[in-house]
Amino acid sequence: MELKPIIRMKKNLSDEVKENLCDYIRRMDVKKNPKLPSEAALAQILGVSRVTVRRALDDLEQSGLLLRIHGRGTFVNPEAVQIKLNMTEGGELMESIIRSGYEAKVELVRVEEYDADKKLASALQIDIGARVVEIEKVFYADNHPAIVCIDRFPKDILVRPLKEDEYKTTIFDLLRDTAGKTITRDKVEVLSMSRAQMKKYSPFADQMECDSVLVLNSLNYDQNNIPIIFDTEFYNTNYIRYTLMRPKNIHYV
Amino acid sequence: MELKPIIRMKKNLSDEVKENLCDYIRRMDVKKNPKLPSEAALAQILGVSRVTVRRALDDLEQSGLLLRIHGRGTFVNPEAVQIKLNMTEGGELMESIIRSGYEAKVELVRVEEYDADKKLASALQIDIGARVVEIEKVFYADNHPAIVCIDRFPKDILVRPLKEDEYKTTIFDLLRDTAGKTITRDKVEVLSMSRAQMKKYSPFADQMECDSVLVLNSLNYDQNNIPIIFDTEFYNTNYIRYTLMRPKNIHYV
DNA sequence: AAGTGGTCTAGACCACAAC
DNA sequence: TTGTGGTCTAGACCACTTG
Repeated sequence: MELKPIIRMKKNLSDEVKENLCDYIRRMDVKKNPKLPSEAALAQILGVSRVTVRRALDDLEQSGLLLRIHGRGTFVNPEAVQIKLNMTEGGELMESIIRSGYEAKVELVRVEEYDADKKLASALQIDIGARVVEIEKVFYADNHPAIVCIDRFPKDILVRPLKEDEYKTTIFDLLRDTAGKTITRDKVEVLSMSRAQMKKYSPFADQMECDSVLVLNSLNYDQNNIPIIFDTEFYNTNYIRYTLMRPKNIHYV
Repeated sequence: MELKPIIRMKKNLSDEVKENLCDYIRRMDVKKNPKLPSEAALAQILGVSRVTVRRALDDLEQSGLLLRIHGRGTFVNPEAVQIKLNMTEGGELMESIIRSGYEAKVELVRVEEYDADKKLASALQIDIGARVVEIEKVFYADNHPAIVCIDRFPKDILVRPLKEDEYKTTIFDLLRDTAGKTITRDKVEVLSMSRAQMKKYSPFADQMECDSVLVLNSLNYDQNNIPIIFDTEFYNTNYIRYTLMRPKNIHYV
C-alpha cells in the first residue's frame, strides 16, 4: 500500500496530493508499469474529491512529469524523468548546480553602491540617482566558474546594513528577513552574449571558460507587484543547461 | 456593455471565456482602471459558473497577463503588456519576427538526407542508420539574418516526396498534412554558442551578424508521445528576445 | 460588515479507448 | 459495454482587504 489518505497539514490539499503523488511516482517501477490509478481511484484512496486530484494532475502534466491520454489513463512521462533543471521553476543557483551533478561552491566577487542610471531606475521603478546596491557572486561547478550572478536593488529597502557573511546567502532570503519583501514572480529576458560583451558588466568575465554565455535578465516582483531586484545571470551552458517542457495548444482551429 | 454571455462554439468554455476576457482587456483603458469585475460578476455576465471563470483567470494569471490580489480583486498586469515573445508559447518563427517589430522573410538554405548517427537516433527513437531528412532555413528580420533553424525528422514518416515550395512552409503543417502527425508538446534545451561553434552545425554561421547565438534544441513529440522532429534554432538575440514570466511558489514553508 | 479571491466538494454528463 | 479522462455546475466555507 503506497498511497495513503491525505492529512491536511498546511497550504492546500492539491499541493499535498501533488507531493504525495510525486513520492509515489519516485517509488514506482516506471519501466514495468508507468500507469497511475484512475482519477476516481486516486480520489477515493487519498480521501479528496476528484476535482482536487485533477488540480494536482494538471500541474504535474503541465510540468511534463505526467501524460494523460483520454480514455486510457494517466502515465508517468519517461521523457521527463531525466530533466534536471526546469527553466520555469528557477530556484536557487547553488541547488541548480548540485542538481546538474556537480559540487557547488559560491564566492562573493564584489559589493558596490552607486546612483541608479535612467535604465535601471526605470526597471526598478525608482528615481534616477537613487542609491542602489549591486552584488556580484560567482557559482562554481566542480571548481569551474559556471554562473555569474549580479543582483541590484534599491538601498533603501534594507532596514539595516548587511554583515559580511550575509552577502553570500540568497538575496531573496536576505530581503525577506531584513525588509519583509517576498518575491512572488519574475520576468526573465533570455539572451546570448560573447565573453567580450560580458566584460562590460562583469570583471569576472575573463575567468569564464567559454566564449559565449547564456544571459538571463530577471526582474523580480514582490507581492504588491513592485519590482525589487534586477538580476543578471551569466551561464556557462557547458555546465548548466535549462530545459523547458512546452505543451502546444492545439485548440485554436 | 463590453462583456456578453458566452456562446459555446467549439473547444471548451473556459477557453472561450479566456478569449472573451483578452478582447475585453485589449479594449480596456488599463491606465485609468486596471481592475476587472469580480469573479462572481464575471460568472453572471458571461453566463458560466465561477469555476469556469476561475479556470480562465488561472491561465491568464499564469501567463502573466493578470494579477490577482486576495481580498482586493483581479487586475491587468501593466508589466506584461509589453511582452512580445513568450518563451513558453513558442509559435512560428515568422510570426515571432513580426511580433518583435521587424519585417519577416524566410529562405531555404539546404535540404539534405543522411543516415542517423547514434545521438540523433537516440533522440528520435529510431534505428541507427535510418534515413533522416534535414532542412535548414534562415529567417530574416528587416533583411538581417535573425534565426537559423535546422529541422531533422525520419524520412519514412513522409508518405510522399516533398515539392520544392513545401520546404518553406512550417514543418509542423507539413507533417500534419502529409503524415497525419500533430505535435502536442516539445522539450527544449537552452544553451549559448559562439559563432565558431555554430559553424559545426550550420554553413550559414558566417553570415550571422553577432559573435554568439542563443540555441534552442527542441525535441517535438506527437500525440502519442513519440518524438517526431528534432530541431535546433540559432537566435541573434539582438533581434529576437524571448521573455518568460515565472510565478514563484511560496507555498513550501 | 461587506466584498473579494482561495479552496473544496458532490454530482452530472460527455468523449474517447478498449474489449 | 465498461472504464477512463475532459468539462461544467451549484453551493459551501475560508482568508484577506477595506471601510
